[in-house]
Amino acid sequence: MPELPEVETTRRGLAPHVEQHTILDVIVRTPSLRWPIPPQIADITRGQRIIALERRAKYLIFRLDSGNILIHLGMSGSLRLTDAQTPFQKHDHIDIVLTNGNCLRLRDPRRFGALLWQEGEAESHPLLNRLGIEPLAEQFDGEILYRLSRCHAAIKTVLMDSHRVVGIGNIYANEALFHAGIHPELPAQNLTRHQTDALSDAIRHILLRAIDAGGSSLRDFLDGHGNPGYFQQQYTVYGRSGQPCLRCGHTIEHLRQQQRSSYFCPYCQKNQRQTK
DNA sequence: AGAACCACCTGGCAGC
DNA sequence: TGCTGCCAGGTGGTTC
Repeated sequence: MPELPEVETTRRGLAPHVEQHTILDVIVRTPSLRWPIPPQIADITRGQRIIALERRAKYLIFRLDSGNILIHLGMSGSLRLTDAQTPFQKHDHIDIVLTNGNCLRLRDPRRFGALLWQEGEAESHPLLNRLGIEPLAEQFDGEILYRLSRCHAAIKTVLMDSHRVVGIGNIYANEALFHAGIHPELPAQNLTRHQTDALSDAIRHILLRAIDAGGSSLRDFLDGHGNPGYFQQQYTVYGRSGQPCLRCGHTIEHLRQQQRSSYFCPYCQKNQRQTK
């Protein structure tokens, strides 16, 4: 599930239970997810205090005394609070056990996630130091998005390119384009400044609303059982092909871009390839 | 340099 | 019931 709002919801749910606490052990049951788990991760981090739990793009950053544990949840990962006595289940790959009895358990059926170690500054990690702008940063606005959009690629592709803007996955790219009334195949360089204003507003609005909705399920993190507690968002276009547009009633259509599903309303988002 | 495609992996579901 | 094939929220690396 994890797009930016889910990762941020996870961060907010976990932070009060891990910050200022000390790592007792790291138990690695699966030696490699997307990349190998650093073999010495337990020895390196044991006894270190978690100074802060932060987020950059979709990476969770556990800032320790001497470096950082970076966790990416991939397509199917979740990180939940439990205790070390709770039996692990299938796909529970890694436990971060704290001296206060809490245990952070990383579950990831598809194993597209990652756990990495970076000494010193987290941002110096090669996977982090070329990331684009945070869409919830104050500087993110229509002008920046306009500049990032000066290329031939489709606007949806640009939104999902983490070297330009981070954190916008397939679902929220679809939703934001619908709300801004922009066809997903429109070449990015064709967007007007007016459209990038509308689109940056839509992105910010949708992400913030999703984070608010995710916050309501935080109790599930504390219970430590059942589902991870990601909210079930009611999407406006995503996954609704064949159904009526909630704004105008026209039938939502589906297409594939970059091997990913796009959904759009042919009436509300009719500005397809307008200058070609 | 930029864009398109592939790869990684498991689970769930539709269709037969 | 059980098999097959397809689809899924990400993203770095390869190829063109």
